[in-house]
Amino acid sequence: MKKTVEPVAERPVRAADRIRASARDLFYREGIRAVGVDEVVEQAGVTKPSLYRSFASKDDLAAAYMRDYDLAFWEEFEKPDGKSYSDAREHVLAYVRGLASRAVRKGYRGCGLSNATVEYPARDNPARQVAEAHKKVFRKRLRELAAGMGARQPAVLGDALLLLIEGIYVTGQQSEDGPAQSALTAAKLLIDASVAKG
Amino acid sequence: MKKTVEPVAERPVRAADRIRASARDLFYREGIRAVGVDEVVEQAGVTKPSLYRSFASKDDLAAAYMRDYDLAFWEEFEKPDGKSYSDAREHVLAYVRGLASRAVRKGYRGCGLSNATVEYPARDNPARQVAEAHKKVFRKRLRELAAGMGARQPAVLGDALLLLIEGIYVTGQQSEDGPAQSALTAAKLLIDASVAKG
DNA sequence: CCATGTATACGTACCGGTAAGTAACATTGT
DNA sequence: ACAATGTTACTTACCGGTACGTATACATGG
Repeated sequence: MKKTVEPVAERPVRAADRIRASARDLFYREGIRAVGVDEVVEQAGVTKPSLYRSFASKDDLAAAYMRDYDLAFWEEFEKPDGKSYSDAREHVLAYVRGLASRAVRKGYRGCGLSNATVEYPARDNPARQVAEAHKKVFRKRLRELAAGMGARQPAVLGDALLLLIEGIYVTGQQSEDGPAQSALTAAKLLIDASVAKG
Repeated sequence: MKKTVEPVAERPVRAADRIRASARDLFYREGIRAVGVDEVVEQAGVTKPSLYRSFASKDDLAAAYMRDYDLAFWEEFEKPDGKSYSDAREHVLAYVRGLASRAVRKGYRGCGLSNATVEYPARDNPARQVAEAHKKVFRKRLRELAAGMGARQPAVLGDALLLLIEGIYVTGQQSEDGPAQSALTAAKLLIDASVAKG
């Protein structure tokens, strides 16, 4: 006899997905090197072989974590506050505003991608490679937005904003009362000083 | 019978010092977590018991590394290019100029103290505590210099410069051709926009 | 309609390596 | 003699990774 109702909710919820979710959580909060695969599978409620069926190695899982992070990043970056912006200046400022407010909250851990490049200085590390590629794209995107603001030197303003943002990422995890507080003002200063006015 | 000449060169070179030097090298270049104590003692040319006679644990050695780094940092920061500056603006710009040029060289690894806070998110970690304390002082010093520049809001300019500098540290290790190139221009922009002009 | 094969997804139990840290004793220089 | 260091060998713990057995679903064929 079949169960009477049994709605659509018959999802297996693949072990690989549970592992990705748990990896993202743990790797982000504690760092990749600090977390063992045992901890990952335990929190995922699965077992180690399941991990190694979907991922060739811990490094490979870390790279997958980077790709997931990259995806989530762009969702957040392109729609700060959940909405799209047509004005480049407002777009960037909205992102910085949101980021700065998160960065002063306790337990903030910065950018998972930037953190990974600190954890893995070796260029050939799979996770690092994903992170490096991401940063390259991010830099390009910021230059694009800087151009959209009418900056005299879009490359310089884009870079300046990138430096500022990366500064928020890293200082945000150093203390709960850090310089991120001033980030929005700094961004405005930088932008206004970079767009032609004479 | 005493050796006849034996100039001043009679250095014992304490094992602890050799260990500190080797730790500083390895921890900085590869990260603290990535380096085992065996590697440290091997490069120092000493043995493991010697390490544990001078340091209670690897964490303790890492904290010593942080203190050494802090010391070296201030020597560099207070005398960029080896000379003192009386003008606050010139002082900061000289530091940023030197830093930016280092940050685009391959193999650059950023700030050892910032990196440590990424490697060790737990507040009670001994190395992290040294790093956190350092960053607090550094922030204060930058505000001081910002005030010396005549900034309308010294706290904001100081923070903005800190964000920029930390941005250089971290992006400098992400690629050899990063945004640090624009850091000096950005710093000038930021400073000039922050000092009263009307 | 049942038996058997096969693919999938998972768990149990374990291995080999390496890491931090220590104990006991020998050696060396002053 | 006495400090500081080296030598050797060990413990304990963990970590990445794997060999192997198991349950379920679905297909195929007699």
